[in-house]
Amino acid sequence: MNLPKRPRTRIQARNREIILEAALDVFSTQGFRGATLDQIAAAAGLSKHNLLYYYDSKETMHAALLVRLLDTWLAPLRAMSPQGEPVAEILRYVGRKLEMAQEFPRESRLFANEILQGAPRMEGFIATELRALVEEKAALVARWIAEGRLAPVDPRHLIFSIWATTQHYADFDVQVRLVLGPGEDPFPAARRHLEALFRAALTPTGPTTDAVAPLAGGTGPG
Amino acid sequence: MNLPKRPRTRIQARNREIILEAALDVFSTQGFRGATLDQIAAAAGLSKHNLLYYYDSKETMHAALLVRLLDTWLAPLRAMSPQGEPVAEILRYVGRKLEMAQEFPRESRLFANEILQGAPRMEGFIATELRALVEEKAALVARWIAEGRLAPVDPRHLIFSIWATTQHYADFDVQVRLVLGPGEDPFPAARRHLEALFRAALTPTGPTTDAVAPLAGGTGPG
DNA sequence: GTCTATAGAAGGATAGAC
DNA sequence: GTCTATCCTTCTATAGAC
Repeated sequence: MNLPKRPRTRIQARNREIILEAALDVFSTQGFRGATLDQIAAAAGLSKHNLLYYYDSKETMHAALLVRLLDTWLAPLRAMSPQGEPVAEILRYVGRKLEMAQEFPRESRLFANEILQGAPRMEGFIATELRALVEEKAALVARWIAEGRLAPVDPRHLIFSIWATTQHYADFDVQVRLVLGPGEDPFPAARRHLEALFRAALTPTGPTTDAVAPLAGGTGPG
Repeated sequence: MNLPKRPRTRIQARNREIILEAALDVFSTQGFRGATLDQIAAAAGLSKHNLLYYYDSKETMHAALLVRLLDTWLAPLRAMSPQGEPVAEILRYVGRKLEMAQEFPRESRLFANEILQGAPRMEGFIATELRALVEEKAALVARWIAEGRLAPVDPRHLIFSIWATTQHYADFDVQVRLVLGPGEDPFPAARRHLEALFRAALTPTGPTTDAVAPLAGGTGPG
């Protein structure tokens, strides 16, 4: 039994690449159900039949995109380190997320489409891997707060707000640009704005270390 | 020529209501292309043919939902008033938006789906009405900043951040709940968190009225 | 590995009886 | 106003020649 699905030749690897690239274009704007193989074939410059030679089905194609997405999607949050200075560490995370929104808007929209549709293909991932990662980093933030190195914020909702504000520039890109007007690049101002927003919320106000009430049971990494 | 599309009897008005309700369910999670008349008919408890008796087409149904949505969607921003105390006025806006995310999550997702798909049916609205409203309120915020009653923030990106953080609890509801864990209502903590976040970013630090650099050309409501 | 052809199902919309 | 039946298009996926 030969397995034509593993790239064996250069042309195969290249075609699989081209197909995924085209599929990302279409799935990210149309959603899974809204996308058609015809659209993807046209975008890839291949015949519809050829698509199905490389990927068994529409579902397979979509799954391949999601796997590749999740590989890199969480890197910025994973990189948040206990070693750094708390405010700077979180602001660096905000900056990286905004960069990802700028450089990989289609990946962000692919993800957003999935969640909007009830996350049918990602529930498992979110409830296990993503949740564990959030718990770990929320505990780190809670520790920083307890140490008085960060203003008291709800760690998990802080993470939600970072996701929401940064991904907004990818997922709602059309709206942002229409509201700002033509010819204005949203990202430089967005970067300055988000840095100021989160810096203001995170910077401890003064030596009130003991007066700060911990918002979550942060006794260590979960 | 009789116009059966205008509700003349109680039963017609009621059926049109039932259909829109079902259509909102389906369109908001599947997007326009992903939704099918069969799904909507099943959700409404009517036959597919009956749907098409009340609405000419799938497109008509969707348009009716969008019109109704836009009617109420902008009310909270419109309500932001020059009369109130600036920080309180903006925090009230945040609170109202979060309430809308909680009470009308399907409407929020319907909107998000449209934008994600490139806003093909709303470009006009966004580029004219929404843009004008944002300009007007951004000018108000800029004036408040110039008067030293608000910390210096980018007015338009502030509005984007409010949209992003509040709508996140509707559009990404599935993810939020999976990450928080079962049985935890996200909204009370979200309310406290967002109020603290924006209060910290908006509260002027001290009597630095003249040192504050205006971020946008805010010489009056545009 | 690529192409034409087509099966088989699903989807949007219409016809016409009652 | 509602129902059954149906048309036509689109869509996924497969068959089989080359």
